[in-house]
Amino acid sequence: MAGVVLPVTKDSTLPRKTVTLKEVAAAANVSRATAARALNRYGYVGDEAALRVFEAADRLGYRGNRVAQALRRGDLPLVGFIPGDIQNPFFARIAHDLDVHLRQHRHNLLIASSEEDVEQEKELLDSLRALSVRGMIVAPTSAAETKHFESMSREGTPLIMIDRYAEGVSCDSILVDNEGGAREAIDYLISNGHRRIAFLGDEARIFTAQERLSGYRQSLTSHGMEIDERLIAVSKSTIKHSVDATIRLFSQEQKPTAIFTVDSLMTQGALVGLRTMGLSVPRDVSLVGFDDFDLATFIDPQITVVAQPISKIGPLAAEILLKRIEGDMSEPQHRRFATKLIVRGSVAPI
Amino acid sequence: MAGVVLPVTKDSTLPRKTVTLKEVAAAANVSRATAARALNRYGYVGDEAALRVFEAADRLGYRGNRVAQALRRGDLPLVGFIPGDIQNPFFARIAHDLDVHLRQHRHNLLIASSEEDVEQEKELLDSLRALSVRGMIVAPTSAAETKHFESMSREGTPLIMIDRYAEGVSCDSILVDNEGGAREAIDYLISNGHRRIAFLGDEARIFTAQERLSGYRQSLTSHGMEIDERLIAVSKSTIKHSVDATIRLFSQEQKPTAIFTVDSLMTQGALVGLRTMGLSVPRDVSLVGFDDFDLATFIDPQITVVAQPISKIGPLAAEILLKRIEGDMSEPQHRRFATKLIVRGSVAPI
DNA sequence: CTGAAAGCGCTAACAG
DNA sequence: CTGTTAGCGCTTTCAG
Repeated sequence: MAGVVLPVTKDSTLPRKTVTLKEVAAAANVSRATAARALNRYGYVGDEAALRVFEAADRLGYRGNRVAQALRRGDLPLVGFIPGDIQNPFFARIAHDLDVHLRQHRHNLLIASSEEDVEQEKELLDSLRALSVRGMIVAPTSAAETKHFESMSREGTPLIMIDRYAEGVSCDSILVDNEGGAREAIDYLISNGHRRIAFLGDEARIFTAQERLSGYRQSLTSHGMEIDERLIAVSKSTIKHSVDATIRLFSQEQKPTAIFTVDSLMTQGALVGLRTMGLSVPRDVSLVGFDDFDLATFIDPQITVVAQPISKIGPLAAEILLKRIEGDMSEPQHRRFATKLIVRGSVAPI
Repeated sequence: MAGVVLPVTKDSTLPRKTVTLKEVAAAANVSRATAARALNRYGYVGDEAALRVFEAADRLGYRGNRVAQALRRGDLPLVGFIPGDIQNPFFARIAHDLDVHLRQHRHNLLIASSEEDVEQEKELLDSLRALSVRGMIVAPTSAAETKHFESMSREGTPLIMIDRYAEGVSCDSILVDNEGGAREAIDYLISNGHRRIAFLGDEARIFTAQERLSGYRQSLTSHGMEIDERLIAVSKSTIKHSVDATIRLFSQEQKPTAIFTVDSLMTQGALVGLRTMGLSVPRDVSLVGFDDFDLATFIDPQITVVAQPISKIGPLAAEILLKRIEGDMSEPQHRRFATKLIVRGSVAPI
């Protein structure tokens, strides 16, 4: 083995194929098995042999073929993330956090938005499964249609639900106290003398919408107030749609004196809608939004919101998922984070 | 073949392993080759045999193993996307558009943000390559460090750069007319009588920052004005950092009368900074931002911006990439979209 | 400590 | 029209 002349690294100016383990093994004068053992640090490998392998791998620029490894192991170092809408800052933030944490553990994130469409969600789930992802983090778009999740978790792919929960699926979940947060918001509005409080939320199919609406009802009821269905508006969660819904809400005979919105996009939409109608916040209408957002403190007036501990959700989800991937079979965890009412300037006493 | 009784779909209540081609073939009483031919629609397959295969695949819930297919073909139906920051609405929007278009062609999107860090960008590139992605869409974080891209495109993985371009790499690019857009903005400010115009941009390493700054200089110079380096501020592209930079800019002896910001996050940061200092837009300070954003029309005053045709970038990138993946070897395309100055209310004559 | 060999699931020549 | 066969690149028994 003496006298192995190290070839000068080939001037890589031509399309060089990717380097395989076989080539590394050959260059190091060992078998593929030994090379693999050295590279993956398991089993017994002689010091010298190992050294030669490392040197060769390094010199050749060996990178390892994840696909081949995956075929053997059964899965790819991938995690799927299916948010409702990647353009919603809430999900964008979580995607970012997931990405950072997973990358630290050598996993890549496959992001595909369901666009709040159950059929698309199913297809996405299938296509990610076909890719042999190790696990999945999902914000299910429907609280009711859950078959696709059940079959997945039954086949053993770890699944964790964030922000929303789909009834009956046995998996971890990370949620916030939607009812409590909404209740607190409405309580606050009521304590400021408001009686006609509008609710602007997305479709009832969506878990968070349900819970936040339920908190709204609870608060009203517990104050002995009637629920007026005309004050409850449903719209898609985009600024545009919420503007329209807001305008409809405030075009009624008996105008609300306050409005509670269910997420930051809708809060912004309500703001635009209100201003379009010449209604000033908080002089004419008071507003509380669920979910804090960058601009909330910048707009005039600053917006009072129910804040979620958003920075905790992604990291926790990643952590739990990684444990599951490593084989943790303990009972599903269900976490609920508390929310916090942040009083700023968008509510005035009536 | 008459009388094939369709067994009732098995009650899938137990952890069933994923179905392989072999099982389908067995169930259909053909060889794996025939089953594959039927399922993938190539070569000759008898009608009857094909039917049996389809039926079996369907019944068993065959999904095909992308990983195994990939090992054979050499790549996975994946495309990597490396934006500078997925939380920037500009990139989030593009990610969304890419996702939609790629999905139509049965490709999945792997998103990993470089966080404007060259080292991280390199690692990301490596890890995506190891995953055998078919192609990559990148907003390179540095206009100068390009080795990693060169070696990649040399090895034949299609690469397309969006928003930014890294000198010397032979690949397609989709950019906007940054210089022209910036020039138009500054021209407009000058035509409103402004002479002390501040520039708030991100690091010079970033391509768009360079070009937009260059447009700024050009405009000033072409109007015979001196360039005052104290009016040029650099900051990271987050609302927070831009607030600070703006405050610094306007804490100088000779305050600027106008400010031009390089992206929507910085525009929002500038707005916050200005208001923090008690400076009103446009009464005390005029403002033009590069990149339009949802809230621009909602804030009071509405913000004058240089808009980019953002909805075209993602789809075009996806389209070009897909062609490359299919083997298009024609000369690299370099597209530059025009920008458009949208005059709203954030600029006042001096 | 190391090598030979099997095989993950799939596709594509190549014979029949 | 269909089956046989040979790998893709890697890991992991199982013998040495």
